[in-house]
Amino acid sequence: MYALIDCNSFFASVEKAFHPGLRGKPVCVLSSNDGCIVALTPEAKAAGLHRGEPIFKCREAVERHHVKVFSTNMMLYAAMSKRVTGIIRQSIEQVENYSIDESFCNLDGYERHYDIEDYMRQVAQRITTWTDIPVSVGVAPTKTLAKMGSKFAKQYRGYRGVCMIDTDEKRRKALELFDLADVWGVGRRSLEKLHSLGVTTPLQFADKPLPWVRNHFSKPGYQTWLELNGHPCIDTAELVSRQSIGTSRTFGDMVCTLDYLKAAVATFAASCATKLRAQHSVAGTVTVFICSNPFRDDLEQYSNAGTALLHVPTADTIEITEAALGVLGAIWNGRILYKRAGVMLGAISSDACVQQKLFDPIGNRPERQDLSRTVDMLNQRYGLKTVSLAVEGESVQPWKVHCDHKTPNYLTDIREILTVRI
DNA sequence: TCTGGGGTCCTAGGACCC
DNA sequence: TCTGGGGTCCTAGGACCC
Repeated sequence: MYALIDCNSFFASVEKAFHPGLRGKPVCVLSSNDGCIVALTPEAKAAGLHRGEPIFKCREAVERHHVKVFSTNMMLYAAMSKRVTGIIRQSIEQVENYSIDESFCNLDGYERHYDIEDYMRQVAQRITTWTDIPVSVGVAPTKTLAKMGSKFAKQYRGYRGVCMIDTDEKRRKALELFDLADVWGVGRRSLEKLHSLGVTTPLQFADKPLPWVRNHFSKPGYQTWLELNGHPCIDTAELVSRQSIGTSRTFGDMVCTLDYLKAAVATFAASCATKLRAQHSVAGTVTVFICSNPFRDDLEQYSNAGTALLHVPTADTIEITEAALGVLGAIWNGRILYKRAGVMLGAISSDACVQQKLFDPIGNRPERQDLSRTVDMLNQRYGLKTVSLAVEGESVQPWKVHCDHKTPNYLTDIREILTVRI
């Protein structure tokens, strides 16, 4: 059996944990640049807000229902996520952190020593007691069914946090009641296709014969079908290192000058390089893209991208930034107001063995690696951007994202630690 | 006025090999 | 005149996830 432990409205719950006055109140968390709603509490949903909605379109509901709005603070959420998974790992041996707010647990063998439902309920209660984050748990023979279970557990209080789908009868009942659109692996396109084939519930899909499934779907659809029928086949084993690394942002204000665009692209390139070094990899390509604001049909539209090959695969901030700025120079068009840009690294491999070039323009690579390592250490110890390239520019620039409602980094920065008055 | 960011996997088709 | 068969690798685009 698998258990899926899912944190309810995770980002919003973290904010509530640090703002106890908000218990029972509507809370939502915005995307980067304070653009769209990305997380919201049931109270905020009841106030008529929806995930994905641009906040400026629902100002009225926000004011009328006194919804508390927060900017996103990923450092804080990541630190809290670590606490939650730490607690899970104390009770369960095989835990996979599937995402920042979800963990799969392999419960093989636990049935011999524990009542699984009780056991998982204890884990859930411990998480909520120690972190103030409410969680929902689904337990089932496959991951797809476990995810369904966790949604039922979230929806109906009667489950007291844990929904077990451990008999065929419960499985069929769950498949009958569950919303097809919410099945893990069924996206917008597959939903349309299933509807056009006359399938409207997960149960109808699960009951289709194998040849029908193979005829209409390829591997992903087939796997979902197997999982819904209780045959585990989806492997979500954690990836040790990423195959591509990117940093991109929608700008706070639109920019047109090349210097600001350079500063943005250099900042993104440095961020990519830092992530790359953290996973002990090197990259072989650097891609840069820039684009105008697609929502402004009164302005000239433009978007372009370009890729540079690195002579020797590298994780060096200076080299990667130089390559990125070279691409920017080639794709930049001076007539445009830009709203978004990004840098992506590809052809990623381990830094343990890198093919060298006989005529390498970088004379002393080990020395440059020491430099990067030192910069990383300084930035880790004294805060982000303690040391950076001059081309990244000053801290206040028009392209920097808006985040007007950001909670301090209570868990990761000693200068921002929570003050409690008694 | 204001509209997110970061990933993975799968497949089909083209280029190329013998 | 008649023009094969069996592979691999790479890439772009689609679909999906959080």
